Amino acid sequence: MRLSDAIEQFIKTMLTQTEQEVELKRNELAEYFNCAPSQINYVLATRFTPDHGYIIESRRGGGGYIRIFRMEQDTSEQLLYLLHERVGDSISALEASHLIMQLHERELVTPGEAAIMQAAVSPSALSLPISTAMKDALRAKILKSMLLEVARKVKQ
Amino acid sequence: MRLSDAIEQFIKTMLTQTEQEVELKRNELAEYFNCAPSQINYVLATRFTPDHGYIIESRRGGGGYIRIFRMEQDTSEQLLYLLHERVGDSISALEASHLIMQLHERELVTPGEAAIMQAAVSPSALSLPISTAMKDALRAKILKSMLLEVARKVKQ
DNA sequence: AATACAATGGTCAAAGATGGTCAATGTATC
DNA sequence: GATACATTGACCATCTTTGACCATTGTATT
Repeated sequence: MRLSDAIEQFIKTMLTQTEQEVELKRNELAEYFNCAPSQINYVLATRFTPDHGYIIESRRGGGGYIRIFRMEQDTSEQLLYLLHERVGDSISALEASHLIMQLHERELVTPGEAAIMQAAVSPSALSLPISTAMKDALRAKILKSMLLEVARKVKQ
Repeated sequence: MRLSDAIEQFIKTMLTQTEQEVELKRNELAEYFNCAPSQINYVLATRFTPDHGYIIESRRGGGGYIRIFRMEQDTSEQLLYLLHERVGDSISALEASHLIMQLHERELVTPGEAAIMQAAVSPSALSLPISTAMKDALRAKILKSMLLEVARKVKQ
């Protein structure tokens, strides 16, 4: 069996029905599997992305860690759809606004959160001397970043 | 748990709703935690700055001390200050992050709202091929836009 | 008063402890 | 053999902890 598959299984075993979050130390895990620490990053990058329904959070330095959160299935599907099909690499102000309204309607965010999201991607927030295309690309990045955060909260 | 986190918690426990000020002896605290005295300075410098909403006052020599005050400002005053003095036309990622944390600590925003705000101004959300100065300016716009939304809600 | 000494706290650079990135290389699959 | 996937290692970034040396203030001695 491939090393990467073994590491993937190991992590997924820790993420059970009840445990939707796991914290690990990169170096410890690497030592346990007797591989390069960067191998852990490879596994995370190829099997624990938002696309797969996971959110990663980490911290360097003494007492550093890597935390993996598993998104709820229906939530993750909804958000992945939003992330890929509707946001993509570029999104207009109007489309973004509609999308945020729908998040609210589906109760994935509170009214207050929706209002803040609207404010963050509003035309006035992004009034810069750049092309509309650049703005749409920027808006997509900001929106996706916020959506990932929403996803992280929903599972908790 | 990290030493620095433990010391941070220790101090924050002393700063309760009623106790907005605490006085401590650097050497005593260091001995209590069995660490280098300068570790106390590190904690203060990274977790009790004005950005975090604290003011430090200290005195050397015999009977020396370190006093920590938690800033207390009324809501509208606070938001105007944040909007104009602290954000301005440009703000770094770190400063923005501290500001949002403070909003959360003062309960002007919910944890979910704070997380979304953090996501909106995070380095990854603004990873564009533009200069740092441009990013800081953009971040300021986005943050101010969101703060206006928060202020609108608080007033109601 | 002036001086010495003790008692504090402050600074800063180095070392330690983690995790991240990326390009080179190896391996399996078509 | 070409292509995609896996593995490694060198180098980088960030956060924490410590220690040597410095600055300030209070107190005891002259």
